[in-house]
Amino acid sequence: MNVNSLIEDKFITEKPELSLSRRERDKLLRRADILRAAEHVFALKGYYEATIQDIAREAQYATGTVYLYFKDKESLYFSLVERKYSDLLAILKERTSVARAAREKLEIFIHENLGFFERNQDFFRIFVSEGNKSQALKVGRFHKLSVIKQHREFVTELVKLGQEERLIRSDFSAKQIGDVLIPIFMSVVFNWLKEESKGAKSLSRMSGFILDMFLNGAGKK
Amino acid sequence: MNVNSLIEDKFITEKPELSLSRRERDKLLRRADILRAAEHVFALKGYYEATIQDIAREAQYATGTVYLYFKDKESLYFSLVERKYSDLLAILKERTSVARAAREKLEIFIHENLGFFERNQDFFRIFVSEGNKSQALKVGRFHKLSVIKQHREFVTELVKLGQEERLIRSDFSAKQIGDVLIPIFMSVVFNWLKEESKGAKSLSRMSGFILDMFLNGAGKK
DNA sequence: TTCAATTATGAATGTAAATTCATTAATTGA
DNA sequence: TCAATTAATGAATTTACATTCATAATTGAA
Repeated sequence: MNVNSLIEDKFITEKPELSLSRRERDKLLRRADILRAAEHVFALKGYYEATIQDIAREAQYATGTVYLYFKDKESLYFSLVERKYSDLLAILKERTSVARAAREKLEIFIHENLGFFERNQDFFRIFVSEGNKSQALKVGRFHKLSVIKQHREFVTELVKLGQEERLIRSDFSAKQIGDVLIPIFMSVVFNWLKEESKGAKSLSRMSGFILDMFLNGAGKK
Repeated sequence: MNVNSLIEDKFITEKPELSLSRRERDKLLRRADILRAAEHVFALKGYYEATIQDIAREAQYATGTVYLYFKDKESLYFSLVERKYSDLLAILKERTSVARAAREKLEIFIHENLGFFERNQDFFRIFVSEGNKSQALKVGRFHKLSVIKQHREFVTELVKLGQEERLIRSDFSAKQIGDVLIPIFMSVVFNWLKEESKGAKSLSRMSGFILDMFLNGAGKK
């Protein structure tokens, strides 16, 4: 996606001045290799049916090597989720910041978010098609992931702004309303992912539908 | 829930005149015992972490006994899903049929659906919180389950009726619009399931919010 | 009461992966 | 060039269940 995806964010972005030793850098690159492979395999098989061997093979490493870079399967998976969402958040923050009005911010938000899903459809297929769920899955922990909370909060803030500008009704809380936008959004993505006809229509074309539905509802005017 | 939940639907409802031998009836009751236990355990642990032993223990049977009544873990799980949804569908069909106008049908639909979720929250927690998903999970097959298709179709029909009555806009297809109602709905359920504060507010109180949001959207009038 | 048929039991079996670790290879700096 | 350090390997170990099955208990018809 972007450079931050290739190399561990925190190192690159937090301390860009301290350039790492080649060794360290190589290590991060190898880690990134494995993450890349994991992304692919998880997307293909889902969390439970993806095996560490699959991932290792895909990354052209031996099984054990994966454990040199990640504590276990679960933390490998979560590293992935965190990275994806933090990329997404970064994009959303950057792009929406160019707009002033809430309506425009919303448009950009929806559009960029869809675009990101479209570009990362393999990855999000796991989410949408398997698991933003489970408890067992540990995925209950999903919702506790700070990046995911942040995404939700971001939406809440947008709605709040919309309320201040009297674009959005205020008889319900921003959080409550935001929690309606996200699933409308997700359902469109979800249905899009299911369709074979994907080649034809682009996901980001659906922006208008989502915003319209969100703001105006299904009722006839 | 209802009697049909206790004893296998098809036997009871399809041939009520042929009363089964006690043996047969007992068998169905034992099967139902296991289903009941499975429902509880799956709800608690999710599909993957629920073990057959857990279920057997809960039902006060030995492990192997479960296999006398169900082919394997997966089919046990699907039996559950099918039964729940067919109960739900039956209720929805019956209750909405008393109304004539689309708007009223919609109200009833939402209200009854929420009520059902509320009464069956343990079960739906799996769905909502883990998995109407996965590929691996076989749960990809979820969406192919006839009961789930039927539920979706039911919503589409309601929307279609609404369009005919000019309650609902017609610039998008009934299916597309129906696919927005369901997730709005699910998100409310989902958020409700997460809250600790559940004791206080009843889920079915949320009916108004859902219908309002669905028909009027979040935009200020 | 008896015995065949039906059910239930839970230990044993099989399988599939996750994880570990002794061994080998590669890299580094002197 | 040569230890010494670091990394990679993949076979062996462990774990965790699902599923089976020989055995025991229960049932009911005669």
